[in-house]
Amino acid sequence: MKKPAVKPAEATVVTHVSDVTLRNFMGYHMKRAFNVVQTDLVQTLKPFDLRMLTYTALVLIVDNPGMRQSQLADGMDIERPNLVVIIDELERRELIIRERVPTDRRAYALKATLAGRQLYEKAVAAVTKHEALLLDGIDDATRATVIAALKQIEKSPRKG
Amino acid sequence: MKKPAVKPAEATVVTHVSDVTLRNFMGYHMKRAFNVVQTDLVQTLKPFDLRMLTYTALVLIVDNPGMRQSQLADGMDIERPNLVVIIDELERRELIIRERVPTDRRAYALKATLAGRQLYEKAVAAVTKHEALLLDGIDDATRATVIAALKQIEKSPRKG
DNA sequence: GCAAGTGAATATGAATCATAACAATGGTAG
DNA sequence: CTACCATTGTTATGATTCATATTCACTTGC
Repeated sequence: MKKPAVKPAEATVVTHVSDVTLRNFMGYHMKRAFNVVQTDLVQTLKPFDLRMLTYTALVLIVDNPGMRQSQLADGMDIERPNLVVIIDELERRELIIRERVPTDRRAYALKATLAGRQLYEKAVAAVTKHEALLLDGIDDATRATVIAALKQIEKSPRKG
Repeated sequence: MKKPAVKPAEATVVTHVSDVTLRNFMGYHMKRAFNVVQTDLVQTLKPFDLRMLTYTALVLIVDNPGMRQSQLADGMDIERPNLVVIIDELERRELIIRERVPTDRRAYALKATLAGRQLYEKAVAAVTKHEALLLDGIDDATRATVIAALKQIEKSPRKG
């Protein structure tokens, strides 16, 4: 079974960079598209002084009051030590608090403060608005298809 | 216009982490799915001693013989200084060569060696195979739809 | 009560990415 | 031809993200 074999341009001067081979991979498309989304997200969050990780942590804490740090690390797919600095920052800014769990004095129950919930509301609204612009030309049926496909990839065997 | 407002679980003990708010964002799905793809890619490339960046660089150089480092950096969406170490590594392993351009002695023409082209063939075949497994349950029409949507997001205004 | 396991923190290192500054070369305005 | 500026690749440096190993406090199982 012979491959179509990408025909390289003659070894003269490259005028336009070809990525035909990489374009055969879904992963390449995902990375490029996500780069755009992420760049936009970073810009969107900048006014709130949030980065992607602090934003994600804040949202999950607001949605899951009382959760433990290890649960949050699991949910964010990062290691526990890396979460510490994120929680530190959110706590220093008084957006969340670490509350001792009486039944297990090793653990902290993470809870958002009023300021945290207010920032959450503003940030989520901003991100929602920006993403709407980014997905402007894509109809709802297509969006649903894409999300379903991405979910399926995410659930693929070799996850955690 | 009242939002449906995520109802947070009572501030007792969190049993299951809810990411309902984040699930409203396409970017969140993209990141999670891409994490899976990337993890698989890293594993797939490990036997060839390639990382995502060295793999991408090798593929682009094989497909575009004679290209300049600045062109490659542009194509990979990374800064020129960061490309240097990648090219250094590929050259040290004799997968590519830096060839002086007679007409512009500032620049290098990047070319793959025979060993580079052979590794390219093996690596691309392996990645193709692994991605096929990852996309197993997704039919061709859906794949095409997803790729078209990702391309559209990628081409979105605020690119570079 | 003691051993083993768990939650969190600290220290440390690797990998990726950005910026500033530089040397060498090329292009161009005068 | 010269002076100036842009470009190519490089070095040095720092920020961010992520992983591992270790330690400490505490809980749980025997």
